[in-house]
Amino acid sequence: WEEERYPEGIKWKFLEHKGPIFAPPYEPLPENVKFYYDGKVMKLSTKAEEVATFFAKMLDHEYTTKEIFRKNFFKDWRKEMTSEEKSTITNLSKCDFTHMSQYFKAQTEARKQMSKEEKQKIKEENERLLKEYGYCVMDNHKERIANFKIEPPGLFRGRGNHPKMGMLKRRIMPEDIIINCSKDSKIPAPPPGHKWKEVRHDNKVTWLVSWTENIQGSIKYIMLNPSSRIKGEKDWQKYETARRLKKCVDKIRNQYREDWKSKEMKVRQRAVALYFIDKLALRAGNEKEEGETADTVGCCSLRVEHIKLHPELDGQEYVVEFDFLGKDSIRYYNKVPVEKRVFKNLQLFMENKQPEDDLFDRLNTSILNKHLQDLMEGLTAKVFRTYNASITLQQQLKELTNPDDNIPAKILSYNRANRAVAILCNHQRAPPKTFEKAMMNLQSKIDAKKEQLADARRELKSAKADAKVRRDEKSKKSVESKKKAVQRIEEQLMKLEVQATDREENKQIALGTSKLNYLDPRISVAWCKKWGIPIEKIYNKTQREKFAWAIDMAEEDYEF
DNA sequence: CCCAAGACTTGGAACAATCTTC
DNA sequence: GAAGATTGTTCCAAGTCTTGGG
Repeated sequence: WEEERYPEGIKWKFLEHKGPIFAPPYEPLPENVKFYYDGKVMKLSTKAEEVATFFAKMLDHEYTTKEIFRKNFFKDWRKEMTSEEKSTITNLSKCDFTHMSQYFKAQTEARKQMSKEEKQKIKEENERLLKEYGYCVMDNHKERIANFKIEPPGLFRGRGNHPKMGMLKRRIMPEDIIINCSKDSKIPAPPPGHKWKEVRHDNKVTWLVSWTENIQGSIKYIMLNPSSRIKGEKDWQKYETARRLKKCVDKIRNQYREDWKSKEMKVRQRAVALYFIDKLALRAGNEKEEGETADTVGCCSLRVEHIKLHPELDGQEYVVEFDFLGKDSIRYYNKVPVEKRVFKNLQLFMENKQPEDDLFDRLNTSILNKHLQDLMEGLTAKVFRTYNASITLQQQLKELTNPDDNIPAKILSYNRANRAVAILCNHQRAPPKTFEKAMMNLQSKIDAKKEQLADARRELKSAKADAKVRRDEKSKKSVESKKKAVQRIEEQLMKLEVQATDREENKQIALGTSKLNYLDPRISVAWCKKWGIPIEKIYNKTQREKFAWAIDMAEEDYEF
């Protein structure tokens, strides 16, 4: 896909697609499924019923017990009610959705119990839709579209403590949709009886369809799949920028260390923030509108209350204790020894401030990024995350890979290197619900395997003894086969043990995000080539499609 | 310069498909 | 061949950074 270069800002010359798929229309509940208000059956209007089903479907979720969720939901629900409904239904606590909820559970169950043929039919229908709407033509290529289905209406579920949780996410209609395609393409037809909000031909952007969502008022897009030329090329560029940073990172580090001593407060704050971004892989931390989203922060938006200074802690000097909620309300907790100058600066920044005051009051992401732009073209805060993630992977792979290991052990090393990056980037997950049980199962498997091994060894021993006495071909052969059996079981045991270690270490760590977004895939491809590891062991099908450019490009000796 | 809008990347969880085990 | 475990896919929210207009 590296055929022609477009002039600055032009993303394509030809773009043709079929438009989006809309959410299926609401199907009213059967007559026998009842809603109760204050203990009495109540028949709801279609619109009110639809919104009620959104709530009923979430009844088992903790969300529906939360004050804010209930308040937001009830407010938006009432907007959909008829005036009679509005005057009757005045208290959410008197609403009984359990019958509706049971009905949906039964439906889910029924779907699971469907016959093979029925399931096959649904699958075929999905494939047909994918074939028709899932692809577009961009310039000379047929490309997969990422999200060609419009999000269905429902209740908004923010993450963490979101002030808007429970609000009604309205149904998107063709009249909300902006279509983007080229003039000379076949323009997608709106559903019968409808029209698009707008059809435009903007080849300076990559999206095919957009609409404005009603919760935050932000724009949503339909774009291409990661396997597409346009995404792949951008991804490649991202890593090339990070590699350019590698060349000048020492200089930049020296620079910000100098700046810790600056007379100007703004420069000092910038230098300390950059130190954190570099050392701890923190995100930039843009300002957010208060009350519109969950209260989370990144580096530039850290507040005094998010750090504690310890002149000495556990035998270490100048320790900064971080405790804040980052993106997606994931907690960042870390105790980091820092250089004395950084520590002194932090003390200075915190002087005469309230806990809720900004730590870096003279700094924001735009100031920081402008500075970075001067240090290196294309440099922004997030490049440090990419750079540090990728360089860490490369180092860790070098350090951890043992040439004598077999393939499973080498893959464990790979996962450990990946894990080091995930820890750096603070990619956490909730421990899987079945984690403990799965762990125990695996342990009993290991125990069983150990016993099997002991048995096999005993048998080998007696076969050897037997062979010594008999000295015939048959017993010799028996020894050989017993030896092989022992070896095989040893290998199986080792594999299980490796698996157990890997899983235990991975309990609360999410590897996916770093693998997909931060690690230069060429490092992994080169590592696979070097050690003869099949690429499928590292990347599944989707990942191989996304990283096709890297698999194509990288040789064994690739250096990030 | 500031701000809001816009475009695009990054994020964990839910859900679905597939594999393993009994 | 059903149930449970595991892996892959989809979903859509939540960030980053750029752009354009005052």
